[in-house]
Amino acid sequence: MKKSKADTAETRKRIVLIASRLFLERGLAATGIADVMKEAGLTQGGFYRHFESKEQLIAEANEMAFDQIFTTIGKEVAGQGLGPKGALDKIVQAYLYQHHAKQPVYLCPMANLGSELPHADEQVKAIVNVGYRRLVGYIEALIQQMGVPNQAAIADTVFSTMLGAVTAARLALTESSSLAILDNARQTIDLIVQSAQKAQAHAPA
Amino acid sequence: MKKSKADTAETRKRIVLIASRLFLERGLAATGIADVMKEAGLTQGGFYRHFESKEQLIAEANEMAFDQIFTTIGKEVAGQGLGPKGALDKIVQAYLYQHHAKQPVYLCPMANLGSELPHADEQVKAIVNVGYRRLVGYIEALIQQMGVPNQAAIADTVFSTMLGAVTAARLALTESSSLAILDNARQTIDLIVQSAQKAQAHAPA
DNA sequence: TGTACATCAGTGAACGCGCGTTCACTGATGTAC
DNA sequence: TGTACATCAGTGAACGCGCGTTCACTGATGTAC
Repeated sequence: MKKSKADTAETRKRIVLIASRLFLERGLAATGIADVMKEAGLTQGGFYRHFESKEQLIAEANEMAFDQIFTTIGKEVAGQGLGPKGALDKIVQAYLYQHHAKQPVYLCPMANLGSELPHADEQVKAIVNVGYRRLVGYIEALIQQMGVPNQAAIADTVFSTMLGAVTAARLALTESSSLAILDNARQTIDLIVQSAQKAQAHAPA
Repeated sequence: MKKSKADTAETRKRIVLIASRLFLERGLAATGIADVMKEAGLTQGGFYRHFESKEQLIAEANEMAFDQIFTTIGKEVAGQGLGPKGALDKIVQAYLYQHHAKQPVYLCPMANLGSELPHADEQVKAIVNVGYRRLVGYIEALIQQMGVPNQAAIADTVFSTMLGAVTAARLALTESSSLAILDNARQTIDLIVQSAQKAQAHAPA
């Protein structure tokens, strides 16, 4: 059953993609190698032709999850003539409603695996950290373009608010209370950015 | 080895207390019955004289974790002549720095088990939801006393911001980046409340 | 171009370990007389 | 008050199951001649 290099690479990528989705939906501990391989149409024995361990799969799955976030953001924001404010709005909305989008777009590892990641491999934590910094950096750049001072601090908190809101919304017992939490977060993020902008306008040059 | 009712109740409570700490520190899946019983100075077989299942222990441990939060808040805020603003500051600070306090005070289930709880028992989720509502309600009451409009929405977001900041800070690779996230959250929560207050002052009566 | 061999992705069973749970047993203490 | 029995918290071993990992084997395809 030898496959061409292209076939092998494709299979490997498919496994990571499926793993990424299952980990984000069900959690790291609750998702088994057999679950992933079964969805890929393979048996669990074949897993170790592609990966050294489950931890390695977790690392690569999280890397892919972050890639998907940035790909999506790129598509949504690129070449539509949106100003920085419009782009930020899009990003905030996509993030907050990641569990409520019509077609699934992406799920963020920090929001969906937040409390499992501290117990994961160093390698996994490093990958998540890179993703975190990149995401906050992206937000920071937009806020800076809007002429808001203290971009780094504001960007950090905008992300914290989104992260917390998605986490809390996922625990809410009803869809409506879930949406209320997310809507409130969206409004307040607007408020944060606007207030910082005003503070800048009133400050001495 | 029959024990008096008081002894039995005390042992049971000790098990829940230890379980609460271990679950919050290590996660639900990673903490075994044997771990808990060992720290209580007992063998795992004895566990089932007190509880029906691990899920029941998880439920009671989370209940106790929330109790501890409210007990701590009560102590910190009560009878010190703090205004609502001072009380809110104390609560925000205690929550944000829950992993950085000199002596451990409390750990919040939502911040420390956020991504494991969605997969837990309905009973567990219900308990967490009660705790969430109570905590947000507490914050809401203080914000209302400060004369800020939209208390419910603001309280919701203040909590989301704290929750997200603690979650993100726990994933940071260095103590200083961890503290930066928490400090930024604190400042921005101040900003949120102040801005809402100003908006109120400028609004028509 | 055709042939023989080497490669290696994939199979399916088995291994080993940990964990939640069960169970027969113990023995100190509460309780009934 | 003293005695005999019942209770039940706690013990420690065992059970059963799931999961990560290993392994001997297969057979289609790449490669060397």
